Amino acid sequence: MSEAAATPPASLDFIREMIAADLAAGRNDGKVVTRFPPEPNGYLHIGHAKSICLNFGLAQEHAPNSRCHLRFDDTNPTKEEVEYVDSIMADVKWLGFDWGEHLFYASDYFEKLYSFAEQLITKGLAYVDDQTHEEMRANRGTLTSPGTRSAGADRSVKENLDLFRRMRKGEFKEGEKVLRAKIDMASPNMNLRDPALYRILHAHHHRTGDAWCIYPMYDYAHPLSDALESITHSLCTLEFEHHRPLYEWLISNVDGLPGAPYQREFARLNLTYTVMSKRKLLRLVKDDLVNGWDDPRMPTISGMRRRGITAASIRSFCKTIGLTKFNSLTEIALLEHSIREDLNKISHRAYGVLRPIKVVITNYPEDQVEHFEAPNHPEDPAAGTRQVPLCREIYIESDDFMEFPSDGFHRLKPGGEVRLKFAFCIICQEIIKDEAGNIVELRCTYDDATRHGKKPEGRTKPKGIIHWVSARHAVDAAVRLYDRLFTVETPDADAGEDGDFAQFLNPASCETITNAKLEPSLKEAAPGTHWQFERVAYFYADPIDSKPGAPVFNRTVTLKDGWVKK
RNA sequence: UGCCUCAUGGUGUAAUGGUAACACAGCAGAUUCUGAAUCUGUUAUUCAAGGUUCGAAUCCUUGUGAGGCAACCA
Repeated sequence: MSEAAATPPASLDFIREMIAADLAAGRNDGKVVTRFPPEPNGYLHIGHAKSICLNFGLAQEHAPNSRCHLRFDDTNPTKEEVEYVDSIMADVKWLGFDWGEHLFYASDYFEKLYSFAEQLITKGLAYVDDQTHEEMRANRGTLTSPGTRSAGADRSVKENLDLFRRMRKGEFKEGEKVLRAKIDMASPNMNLRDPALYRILHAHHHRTGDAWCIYPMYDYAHPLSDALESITHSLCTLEFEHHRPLYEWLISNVDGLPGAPYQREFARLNLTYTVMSKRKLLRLVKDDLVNGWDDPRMPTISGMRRRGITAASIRSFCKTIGLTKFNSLTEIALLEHSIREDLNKISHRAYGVLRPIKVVITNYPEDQVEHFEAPNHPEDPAAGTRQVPLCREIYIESDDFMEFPSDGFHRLKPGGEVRLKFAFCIICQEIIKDEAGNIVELRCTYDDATRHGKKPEGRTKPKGIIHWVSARHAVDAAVRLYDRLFTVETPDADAGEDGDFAQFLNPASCETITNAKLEPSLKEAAPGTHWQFERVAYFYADPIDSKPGAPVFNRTVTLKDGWVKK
């Protein structure tokens, strides 16, 4: 864990201020106990990372008296799978956080939660309702008119208890009965209009198997699970704001709870050119619009990891975006900045030509090979150097040559001179084209006096410095160029209520280049390593598709391009 | 035609009644064997109208705009 991640931001956000006030007032024995409570019904995404960094970050900031629990909110067996449990744990760990002993499942509390429900029934605060789903909805009222209480609400405690026990025994079909809290059918907050606490689900649960056929609702299970774990601060996103009174109702009406947590809400992350809801991400996966949850174009943690984005840059991004109640839309550029900042520090440099044109250095001896020493990192001598071979024929990037150069273009052009980085300067003498008029080869001459950055007296230094790969030594490799998944900033909003966000999928979001020419040292690039192909982009040796001696590279993010074509 | 929450440059945030600041993006320059990085400079901000106050981004009122709420989802 980096030190940076454990350091709170310079100025406190509203959550940290509240916690500081609690600490100052001596509440909770000076402890901060948080939790990250995903439902295992999908893969974690960058939005979850915000919550993970907050909750685990808080525990780190208040170490050693504090902790953060990982709790699976597995109260709906129809949507949850073990695959998701496993991926969530892997992602949280990869992000650099550790729940230690504190791994929990809401399903571990089913028995306790059940007894709390009997307690509420006994107190006259909950009842079994046998209205149909439709009747319940109709009787709940609307946003502007109060609801009406079901006749069943007047049943005796004894009768309710009996019915609830029979629900548990499996005497009823799904939808036949539901346990409801008795609160206020006229509340302006719809969540308080006798919310459902338990429903019947004859479903197999990934952990409890067939032990239960009634399952607690989120609104019921969540506050009580928090309390059972002695959570002090239950932090969630804004859409749960109206659930807070219900959360508090449960905490204050259930006796025998070890803790008294409170809930606070913050704005979820929205990123341009991205969709974030699990439902939509699931759709992308199920409809094969992407290659699975870990497709490098996905905003999932696993997708970002596979793209080559580091955990450190995700953490640093989460720090930059801050924490407020404002419903913001963060530019993807902010994320890219965090990624480049980290990758610039850790990536070794190498030469890779994505779209090659052949250059023949006509005055270079046919059978000669020489090696040039190149530093692996321009700002870190400790990274060492490597030898890059060169011979008479090389490849350069086709973008680095313009037959009819635009203003300000200072790479290779007819009659013009550029430096081959770390080698020498060449001058373009001739363009060879095929019958269709496509440029197939460039004939250049080199100047021996310009080796190793030298500039002969009286000569102007060429502004252009380009990368190159020796043709005889080049390694052919597959390189995937990833771009944003969507063509519009807000695919959700642009699609509207009935529209389909998938219409905005970027058809060019993944381009695979099979014949990129790489310098030979890249042949042995270990899967899972980060590289900067100089002047091109940051790349990641794909940990799954790379084979020994045949790496496959994913473009993580391009380098900033300060040259605006005139 | 309800209730709740929110509103600071293009974007994200800070300023907690006392000089509106930081980062990203943009632009300009320096530097550079990466048109990168680095460094310097720079453009641009308090939703509106009233009120309280010596003084308001901050407190109050009203308005406007945005988001959320009527699963036996979480």
